[in-house]
Amino acid sequence: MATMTAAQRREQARLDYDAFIKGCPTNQLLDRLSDKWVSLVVAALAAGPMRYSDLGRKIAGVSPKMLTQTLRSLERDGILSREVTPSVPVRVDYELTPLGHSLSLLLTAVKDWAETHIEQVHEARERYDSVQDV
Amino acid sequence: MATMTAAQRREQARLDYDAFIKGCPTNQLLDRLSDKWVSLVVAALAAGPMRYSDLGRKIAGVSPKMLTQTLRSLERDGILSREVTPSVPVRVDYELTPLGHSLSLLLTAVKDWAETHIEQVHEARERYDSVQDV
DNA sequence: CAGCATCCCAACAGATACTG
DNA sequence: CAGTATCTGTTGGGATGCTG
Repeated sequence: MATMTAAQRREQARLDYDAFIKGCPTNQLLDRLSDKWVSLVVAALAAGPMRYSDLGRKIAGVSPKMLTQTLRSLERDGILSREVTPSVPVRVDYELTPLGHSLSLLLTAVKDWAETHIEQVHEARERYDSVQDV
Repeated sequence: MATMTAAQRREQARLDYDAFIKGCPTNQLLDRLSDKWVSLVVAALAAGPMRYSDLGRKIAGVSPKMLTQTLRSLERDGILSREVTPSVPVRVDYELTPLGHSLSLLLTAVKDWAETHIEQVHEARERYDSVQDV
């Protein structure tokens, strides 16, 4: 069928695109950074190793589920390492890998940009919002 | 009541934290970058101005709604400018502002990091997944 | 202490159809 | 052409209760 609806064309494009996205390193990384807790965990661990419950306390408001989930995915990606000490009670330490430290440098770059330009963004927003008028 | 459940304590912490997050430039920026379409729009416009429908075609798989939503929020943040030419039919051009170009530089940095390190991430994943055994 | 299994709900992406 | 309005499905985050 040579005739497709706009929706079908978009759908097809979406499929192609998803494949493209999946293979795109930049997008993979952005997906990772986009996670609310990831940057916080990395930032927390940048200062040094921490235990599970320490992280839970340092990163206020995180539920055990999300903390575990975040830590697992970061461990899988080789961003941090997980070390279990089979004492009673058990003790688990998390620590950034060299790759994780490298990532924290990138976060620093993002932070620098944010601090340098966020003011302009705020000004732009105020300008924009003040025209939402009448 | 001096006694709070763990959930209540977390809830309180979450409220405090949300306030903190709201004021944190880095997190604001990450929120922005985290948006799936934002980076694509910025990347598309980095090459030069584009019309609405051109963007819709270039960024495959995006629905009109998401495209508009993304463009509006980026306009509000001063990342891009929107210029309406009241012809018939109407014509709308989008273009990165200097701030937007500055942001695209940051995206380039992210891209560079991704391309340099994504391989390590993939290796880590394979290693991790191969231990998901027994 | 560290973490998993389960349920639940809100938020949001996307499809669709219509308008200036 | 460049959107807007509305509806719906999916996802993801959180609460809760239990285990090694």
